[in-house]
Amino acid sequence: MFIYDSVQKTKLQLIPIKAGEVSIYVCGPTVYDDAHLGHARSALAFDLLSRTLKALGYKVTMAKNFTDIDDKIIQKVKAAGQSMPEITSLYIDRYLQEMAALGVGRADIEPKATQSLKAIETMIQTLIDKGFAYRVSSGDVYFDTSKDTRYGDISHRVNEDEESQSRVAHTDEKKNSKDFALWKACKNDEDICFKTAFSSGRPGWHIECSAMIEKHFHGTNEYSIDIHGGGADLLFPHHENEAAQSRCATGHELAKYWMHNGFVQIDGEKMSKSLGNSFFLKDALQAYDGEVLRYYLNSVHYRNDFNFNEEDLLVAKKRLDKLYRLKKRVIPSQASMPNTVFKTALLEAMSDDLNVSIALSLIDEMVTQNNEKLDVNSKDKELKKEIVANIEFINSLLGFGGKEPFGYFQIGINEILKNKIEMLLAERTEAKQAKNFARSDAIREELIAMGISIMDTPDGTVWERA
RNA sequence: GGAGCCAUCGCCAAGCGGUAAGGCCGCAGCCUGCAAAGCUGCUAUCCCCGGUUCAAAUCCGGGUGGCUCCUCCA
Repeated sequence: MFIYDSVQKTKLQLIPIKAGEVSIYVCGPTVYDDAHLGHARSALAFDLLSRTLKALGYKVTMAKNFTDIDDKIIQKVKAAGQSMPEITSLYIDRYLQEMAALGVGRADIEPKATQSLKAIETMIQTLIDKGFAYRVSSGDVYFDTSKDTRYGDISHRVNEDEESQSRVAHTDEKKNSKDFALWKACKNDEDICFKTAFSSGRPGWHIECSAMIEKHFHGTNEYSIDIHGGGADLLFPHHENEAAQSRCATGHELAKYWMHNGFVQIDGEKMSKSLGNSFFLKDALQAYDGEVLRYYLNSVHYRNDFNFNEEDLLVAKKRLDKLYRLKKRVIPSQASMPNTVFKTALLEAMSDDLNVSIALSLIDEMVTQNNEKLDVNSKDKELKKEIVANIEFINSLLGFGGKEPFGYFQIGINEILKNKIEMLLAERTEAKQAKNFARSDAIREELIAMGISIMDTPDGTVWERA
């Protein structure tokens, strides 16, 4: 398996710190709002990584956190008049539900900041004791970036004296402009506070991930985990800070490899709350099938930016449709073994830093070749079994193609409509047999107007939702 | 102001020094009562200018254009 390491900026062979096992930690969402397409893309990218590693025989342990203490959440609590647990559990549930609709598997460990306070406090105290962190009069605790000689190694940010250029407002009590809060003391009674030795308050954003990783993973004296993942925007400052805290607290590096996924853009611009162009996953799932969305969002390499657009989504659907039409032709057959050449090639493509484009092209070729074979001999039982097995393998590796194919083409059609379609088709078949083509074509027109396309096959007429 | 990423057929998108994958669209054909579906065939020298090399879309330098990070962010 080769993966692109965004710290070394090169593709590297994955050599896990424990042979045969891979530990992954991915930064999850801050749960104060609904998930958008960007969250989906990140989740999908690392889901693909996990599936590929498992297919290669690795034992994968994946952790994805929920940040459930945060300024934004506190704002929402005040505005909505609900408790913090009410708000966070609502969005966690929705997140998990929507990701499930995209076929994203659950992480093995799903830590929450609120459940990790002991680990957070311990790590901060360690940093204070070792002299890497300092408490100011307000009770806030900052990390002293000047004490970490390797600060900047992750994001390759040079130690420029950017005081004048920095857009960050400086707190007077900070020793260095880059120092960041490990702990924020309560400013007034309304704040959500947790008691610690240094002050009553709440953790900073960056410390959560470091503490959770130390709590749940026990790596080696070199690294805590194999792979740390997240969106490209987290590289700095979030991951830089995580790495610094962990390095200084534990004496070893946080992760052996760092992977970052590209953004989802809308009309060529990053999708973000501040730009007001967020596309919520729940709205996307309202309009499109989860499996199609999955196929589409995964169809561009995870490191590239992804420009979301409906036209391309429909192209993705067409490609998925082709796989399901092949499945229709072979469906009642039981799976035998997938074609070795196909399976090997598919795994090889995914092993190369998740080269999905190659994988999808291999699938398209497999579909075309087997359609051709079935055109020649539609009763080849062994071939059909192999095709079923191929599709099952695709489903396990890439997470699509698992549905019952006739049902796939009828998503969103209710029973009443279905009955009407069946009646019209029966009438059309009669008309056709009576050579009454005017009538049969009229029925076809009527169905097309209903959004139904039909196709005559040797086994009778089948229909699809257009 | 600083740092980085990207630029391949009408559109999406692989390629990681050895002579341009795949999909959509389009055209021609097979199949079909006609369609649809399926199949076959056809369609790019890689933003511009230099350089390195026997050989460059791929490496280096300089432009131009787009995006991102330096503030919460997937």
